[in-house]
Amino acid sequence: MSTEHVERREIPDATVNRLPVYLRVLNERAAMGQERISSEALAEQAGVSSAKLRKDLSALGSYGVRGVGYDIVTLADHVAGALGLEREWSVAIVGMGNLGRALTTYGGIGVKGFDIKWLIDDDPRVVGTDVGGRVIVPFEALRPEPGEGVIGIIATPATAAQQVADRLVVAGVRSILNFAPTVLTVPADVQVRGVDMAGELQILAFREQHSRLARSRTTKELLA
Amino acid sequence: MSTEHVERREIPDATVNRLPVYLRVLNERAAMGQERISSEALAEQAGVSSAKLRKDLSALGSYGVRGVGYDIVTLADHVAGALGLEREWSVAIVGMGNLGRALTTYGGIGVKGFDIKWLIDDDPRVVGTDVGGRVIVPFEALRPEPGEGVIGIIATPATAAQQVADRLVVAGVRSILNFAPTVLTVPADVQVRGVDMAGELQILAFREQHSRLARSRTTKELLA
DNA sequence: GTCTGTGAAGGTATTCACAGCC
DNA sequence: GGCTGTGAATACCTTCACAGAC
Repeated sequence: MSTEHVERREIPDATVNRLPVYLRVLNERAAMGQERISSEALAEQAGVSSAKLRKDLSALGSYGVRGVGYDIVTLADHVAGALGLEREWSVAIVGMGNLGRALTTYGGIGVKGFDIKWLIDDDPRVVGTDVGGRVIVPFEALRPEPGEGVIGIIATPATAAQQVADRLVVAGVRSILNFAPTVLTVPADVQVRGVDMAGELQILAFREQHSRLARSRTTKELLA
Repeated sequence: MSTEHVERREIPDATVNRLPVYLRVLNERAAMGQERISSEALAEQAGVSSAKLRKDLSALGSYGVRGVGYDIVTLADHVAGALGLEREWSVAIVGMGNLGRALTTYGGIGVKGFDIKWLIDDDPRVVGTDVGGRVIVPFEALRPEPGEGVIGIIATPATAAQQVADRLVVAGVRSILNFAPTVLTVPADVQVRGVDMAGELQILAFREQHSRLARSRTTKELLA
């Protein structure tokens, strides 16, 4: 914590997209009790080249020690700080079907920095029931406090997605993660990221087809 | 169908990543009975610039008509063909918890070109039970035929993911979509794409924090 | 006149390779 | 000696602007 530095470099988009992977690896290693890691080892784990990793990290500042490597906890703090995880973000999941339930109980979201604050569904049969120890509320209950950072997750069928997006925007949400297979139209000051599962399959199919599997030596996961 | 052309241009990675979005919009419009569309309108719907869209499409070949636009059905066929969706791909979903069930019943995957052929779980309590009209089988049942293209989806907890990946590789799967929040290690001829929900939230948090919301005029969804 | 297809220009990201510091 | 941080070189992607086809 306490990144009271100047923090004045523009972090490139491509770098931002990779920071979560680095953070995950760092947290895993920290949990294992490891204290230091080299750019080579961290890059290997994250599935990128070590040069790319060092370039990425140097955009946040100079937190490594030459000849030694990076202190895992320190680096994890700085990466988390750069991502804006010092403040707490509230998450509203809209659509409490299988997918919404899965996202709620799934370990990936209730992670440091994010608080699943609202589970929303308008079906009166599920409102009031429990999912993972949280109560499902109707849309009207989504009333962020002034200044509260809210991320809305759309887990409804495609047919309802645009309408949900509109209501999220009206409620003041400026960041949306869309799991429905539709393109959303929102005002320019609202950002949308879409997770398109069919698209992911199609991209895999393309690559296997063209056996464009020329990849890093021992291939690791890659994002985007 | 019948893309017996030469089809000899290298399609850039960035383009491949966008083709699924175009295909989705084209299919939506085709379902609405629309016959033609301009690069401007298609780009608007897909959330990209029209120049980018035309460059992307021209990498597949020259399927538009100057002064007129694109024939929606023809173009959709060619995009699908480029993505390798002429042949049928088999999908195996491993892990039949909430997430696996959601992915199975979710409309996004049982789409043209993909056949959810195996629902896999090793918990004897769920093996034999039904999800969306399909029976859950144990891992041993995953026996692809020679030449069959299989995509494995990992929907297990993070702790089991690497082990599942290993077993998929042994079974001959060369394309994996990983929903577990872990980095997987696989041989170089196996490709992995990871859907990292925590990562998506973190990227949204970063962008809202830095209000890097300078975007296209009427912003649409953007992938990656 | 309209709208696609595409060279050329401009911008971003990645890789290389080594200087700088422990 | 070892490993980070970074300019320089390269590769890739996007935007511009217009020639070419209808």
